[in-house]
Amino acid sequence: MKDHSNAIGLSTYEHILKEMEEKNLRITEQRKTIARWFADQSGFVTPRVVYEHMTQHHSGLSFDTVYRNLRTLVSLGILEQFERADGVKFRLHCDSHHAHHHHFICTSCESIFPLDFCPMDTKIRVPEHFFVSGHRFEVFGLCSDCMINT
Amino acid sequence: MKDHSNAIGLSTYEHILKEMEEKNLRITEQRKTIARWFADQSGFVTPRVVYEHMTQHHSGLSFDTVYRNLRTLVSLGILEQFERADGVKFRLHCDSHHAHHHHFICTSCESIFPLDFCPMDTKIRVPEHFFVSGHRFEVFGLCSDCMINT
DNA sequence: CTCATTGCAAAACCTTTGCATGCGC
DNA sequence: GCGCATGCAAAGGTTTTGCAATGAG
Repeated sequence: MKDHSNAIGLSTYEHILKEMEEKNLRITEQRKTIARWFADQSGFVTPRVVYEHMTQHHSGLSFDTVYRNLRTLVSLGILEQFERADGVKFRLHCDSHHAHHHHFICTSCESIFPLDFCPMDTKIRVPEHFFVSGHRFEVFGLCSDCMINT
Repeated sequence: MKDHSNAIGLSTYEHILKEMEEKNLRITEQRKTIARWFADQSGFVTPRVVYEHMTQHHSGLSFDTVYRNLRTLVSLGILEQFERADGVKFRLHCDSHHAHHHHFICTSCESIFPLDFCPMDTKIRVPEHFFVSGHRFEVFGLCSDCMINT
């Protein structure tokens, strides 16, 4: 259970709906459920998990509806997509998406925490004459909660 | 075409076979072909590409043989597995696998180049009381060859 | 000869697509 | 009512599994 209001006083859930509206998406019951679900998650989730949750609220829900919505929400920048060893996963786009940053990822609960360190800010030697267009930096380990509960 | 002999004077191909032998794997024709193929690649390859190459040398080759061997070779540390946006890919394990290092990956030809920089060597601030067990750092861009040919 | 490895076939997934129906606006 | 979203069904692709046959050591 996590939900923090933002500057304008909207809950995360309301914020997502507002973004959908601004992008001219129709606010269907299914999308409300998706929004409510992601607003409440602190970690990554697979399409399967999303489906299993949603199916509790919408009998006869089809898998392609889940996939289509995940794709749509990613392309609108509302969700983020990650390629992990055990498959594709999704997560609410980081609140602080204005500032470039990286993540600490707990290997136990899969919660993620922003880092205020970027390796590219330091002197890094890249082979001569190479053009750098992007980078990826992730730190894995145990968050304080998981260190205690094991 | 790349193949550099190592300290003991073995070609990359011979080196792979030697590793297989040491791990008590049987040297089948199929595995020779796989070894020859990976010794000759500078980038990532998908299981499909491996299959398509091998099928030229072994009529009736089955896809599961490719998968089984890829898995085996990864678990023996001969190959490395990467999760990328367009699927799972494989590559010969870096020669310099004794020294910890990261990669520069060309987004055009997918060749990879070792970097002698590790962000964890610098002072990076991780949230208090977190235990760090691993990290991932990759730089993307264009290698000098691809910058010229475009 | 023995047992790891292969080929074959089938199954289990995951993801995408086309089309008629339904629902948000 | 119009048009986007959904449900349904089916297909395409990837990866895994069981089992009998084969070939390396």
